[in-house]
Amino acid sequence: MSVDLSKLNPPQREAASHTGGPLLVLAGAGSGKTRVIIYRIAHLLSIGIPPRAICAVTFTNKAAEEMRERIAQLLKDKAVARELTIGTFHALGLQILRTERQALGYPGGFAIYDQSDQMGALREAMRGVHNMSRDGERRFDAKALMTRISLAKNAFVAPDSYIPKNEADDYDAMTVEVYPKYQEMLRACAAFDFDDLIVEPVRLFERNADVGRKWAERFHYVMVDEFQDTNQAQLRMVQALVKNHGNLCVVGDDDQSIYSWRGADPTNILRFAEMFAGAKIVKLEQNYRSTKTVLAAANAVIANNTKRHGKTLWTQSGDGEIITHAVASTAEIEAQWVAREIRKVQKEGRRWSDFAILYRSNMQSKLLEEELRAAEVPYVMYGGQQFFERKEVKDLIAYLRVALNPRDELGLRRVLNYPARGIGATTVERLVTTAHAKHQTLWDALAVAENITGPAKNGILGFVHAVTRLRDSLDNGHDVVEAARALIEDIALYDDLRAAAGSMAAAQRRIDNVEGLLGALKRHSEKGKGRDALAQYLRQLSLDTTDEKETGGEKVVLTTLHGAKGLEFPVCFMIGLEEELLPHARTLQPQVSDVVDADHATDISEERRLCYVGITRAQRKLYLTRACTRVSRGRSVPRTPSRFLLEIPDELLEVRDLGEEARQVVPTNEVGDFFAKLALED
DNA sequence: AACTTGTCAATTTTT
DNA sequence: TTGACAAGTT
Repeated sequence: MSVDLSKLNPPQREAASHTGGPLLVLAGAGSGKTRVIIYRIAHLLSIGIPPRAICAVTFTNKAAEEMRERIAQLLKDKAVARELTIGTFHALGLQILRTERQALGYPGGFAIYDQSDQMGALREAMRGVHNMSRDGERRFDAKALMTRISLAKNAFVAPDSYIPKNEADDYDAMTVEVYPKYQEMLRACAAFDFDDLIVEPVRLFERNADVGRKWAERFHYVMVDEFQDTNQAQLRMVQALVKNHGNLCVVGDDDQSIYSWRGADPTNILRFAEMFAGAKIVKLEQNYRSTKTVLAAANAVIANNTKRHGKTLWTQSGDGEIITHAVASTAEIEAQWVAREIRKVQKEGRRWSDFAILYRSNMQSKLLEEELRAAEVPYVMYGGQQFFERKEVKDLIAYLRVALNPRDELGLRRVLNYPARGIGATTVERLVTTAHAKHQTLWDALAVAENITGPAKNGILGFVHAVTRLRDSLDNGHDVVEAARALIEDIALYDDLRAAAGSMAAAQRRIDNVEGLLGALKRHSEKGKGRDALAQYLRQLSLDTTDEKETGGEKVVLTTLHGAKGLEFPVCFMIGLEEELLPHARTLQPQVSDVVDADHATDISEERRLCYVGITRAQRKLYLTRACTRVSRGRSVPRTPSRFLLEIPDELLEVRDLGEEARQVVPTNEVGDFFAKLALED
């Protein structure tokens, strides 16, 4: 088998064919980095490396799927593509933990806690720690604490070695107390959170030399995509996997590092050559996406950052259209003009899906949505959490989880009184206290609830009965879907969904969600039988966010700058290019609960990179818009142009003053209100 | 267990 | 000005 590397440009080819030792590929936006990884894998296979010995790691499931698909396409061989290890860091970590569950001390398996499970565990851990909610003392924001714990884990800091950086920082002091409690809580529930999926394999490798050796021999070539987004723990994991041979190829762009606030450490890419001696560095600077004008703007902005490898994107394509810098008097007018401009350009022959509107923070989408609706422009919003829409699915999963693993106290508490069966908070507290005092699990306490008197008794008996029946059914090798249906009957789940929903349609949607889960379970149970297979599937499920972004639709895309990374559009609007929005106020004036230190500097260079990411999304035409005035917290506030806007050379820009033209068509307040009310009524 | 009232804050998010 | 969240009422 051979690969035709002549389809690559010289640096791409160099990267794809380098096989001896560490390699850093600095891939500028739109420079064809996925192509390089794919050809590199094909090349490795062609020189006789077995597919099982090749591993490619990504950050998202989407990227992993896309990669596997494109390799299958290039090789015209699905079987080989299937043998490659391609997956997210978390999926790889899970695979390791699962394989080694014996050595880990969880022979019976373990659960994976997602964000909401995590918050539940944390709130539980926070309870009982003094100085909160008592004595008029300040209360702690659980989310801010979770961030600190997560950052500590990502930085590979164990619960007992967390050292407060700053004595005056209450959140640091609180983290010292809560982090160990939180970790104990997970341990008691036989659960790992997402961060553990990275950290725990590494700890295991260090603790157990045999296991460490085994995994160091597993892969002969390892590739990491989006390397600028890796954290300390992920780096350690990769180091452990390649320590025998150093055949590590990392691909990334230091100029697109926009996730340091959640633990990503840009040092990993900046100091790669120091950490991996003899590393070869290849820069991909030829851009296949944008016009000269767009790239000139991007290059000009990013050039103001220090601490970077330094790249200058270039292209063989033409100058293209000038960048429009539109200045509106108010944010309403800005949004309205964007909506109308899109309508206008669409009429000239663009598809709706050719447009994207990019903004710094989600709240900026509100005005846009109103104006787009008014102008009858179809749109989709990327991102946005839909946790609660999936609540019913998570509830059913929790039942299954508890049936498989009664130690999972958090899952147990989630469904103990769902659907409501008269087991109130007081009862739960009493049960938990008694159980823990006797060194029992909560489930043990429930199982002997004959001793319990009072109104909760019947509820507990009913719950224990339902779960026991589910477990027996699973243990006896019954069909998973059958068992789940019996449970749904037992607990009258659909009746509860119908009662709780506001409308028939809403109820049906939720029931359909549950049926969707049953469908997925059915499809899965054909592949693997038994409780072990089910447990494995449930763990996998928590890693699948399955955010079905409707990509197919003919719609304008609305997304944050973060959400836009990796995407491209013929026409891009970046809105709100104002100080305190981009760069965001919070980076200019950090809050008490913010983590501000040398490692996670909330400096404006990351905001500048965000701006760079936004600009480089545009293929043909870029619009940069801002308002002179914006209503914030009920008050109209004057705005100043973003410093990044001023970094773009004037000759690349055409300024449009929207003050006059927009003012003429804006309805007066009364008329506006009238139409707003009309819109609300349907 | 469903409502009401008060308080506080106001980025970015994948797994 | 909104919205989320927690504590207090019915």
